[in-house]
Amino acid sequence: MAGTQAETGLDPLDRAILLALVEDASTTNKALARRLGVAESTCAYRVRALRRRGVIRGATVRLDPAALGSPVQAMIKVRLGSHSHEHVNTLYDALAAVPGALQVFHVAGADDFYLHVAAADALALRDLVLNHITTHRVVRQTETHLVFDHREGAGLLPR
Amino acid sequence: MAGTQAETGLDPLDRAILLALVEDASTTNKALARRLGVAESTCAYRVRALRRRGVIRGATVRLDPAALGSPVQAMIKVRLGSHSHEHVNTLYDALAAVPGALQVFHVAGADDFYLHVAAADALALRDLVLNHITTHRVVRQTETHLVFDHREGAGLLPR
DNA sequence: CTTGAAATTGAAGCAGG
DNA sequence: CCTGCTTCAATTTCAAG
Repeated sequence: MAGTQAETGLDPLDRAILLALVEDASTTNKALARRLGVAESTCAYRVRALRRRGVIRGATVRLDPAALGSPVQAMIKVRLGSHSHEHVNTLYDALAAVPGALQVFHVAGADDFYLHVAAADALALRDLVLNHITTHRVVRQTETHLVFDHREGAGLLPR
Repeated sequence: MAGTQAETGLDPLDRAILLALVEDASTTNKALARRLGVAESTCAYRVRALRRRGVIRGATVRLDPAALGSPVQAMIKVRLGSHSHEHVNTLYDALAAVPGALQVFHVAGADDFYLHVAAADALALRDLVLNHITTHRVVRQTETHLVFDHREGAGLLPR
């Protein structure tokens, strides 16, 4: 079974802490401790341990792309002509640096990269592809799919 | 031009705050104010305003899927047989609820959904597809692509 | 919108169980 | 590994520029 305590070293308290922090990372340690029924110092100790062990990699704020002027999202499949290690890594870096790039997936299959982007409108999306992706010689083909909607999933802390 | 102050109502201070909080949401308000050269109360006021206006949707912790026992990631393309509003919405909900589902994209094109998942190993991935995706009658076809690597992009707050 | 100072609240350190 | 207590630091509030 995946994600058990034996395999991950996470007990139910750790999981409850992670669940709460994924939902709202700005929960105070005090509130967290009270909700989970442990001492504040215990709760703080656990959170620090989770960070130290690398389970928690950091904290971010979730932004609304539309509120930032980019209400249009797309998934752009990028196919390469050459798959030399150097070409792949160079393009990977270039894709991650594209203005409006939200995430980049390096995947197996006919397409090499999936680039999730946000842009102001369809025209800006076209310009993004023409100015930052197809300009790379190693790119053989791109395919842009409009993203109607995007959700977070249940994640790895079921229950 | 996308993302200008006129269009988004965000001045340079707002952008600097967002940039800092995206990088590390656990930055204290005090440190943030000092770094940006404004009063603590001003900084706190701006952050509250950004939350109220919906630019900041919330805060989360970044977890390491591998540390949670799921080092294998995949992108699963899901194609439907019927595209009635009801079928699409029902499946959307079902995909988001799949254990290990990190994100779901509802996209335009031949494939209807891209499901980004994490699993313990290849076998768990197979079981995930067979038990939670192809079991839905409306699913006509799936295509699972291993995710070699996954990065965050430059985002919407260019320098 | 911004500010500084007061008042409240939360976090960190530590010795003991 | 967990806890309560003390000390220290951060956040919130607010009247005023």
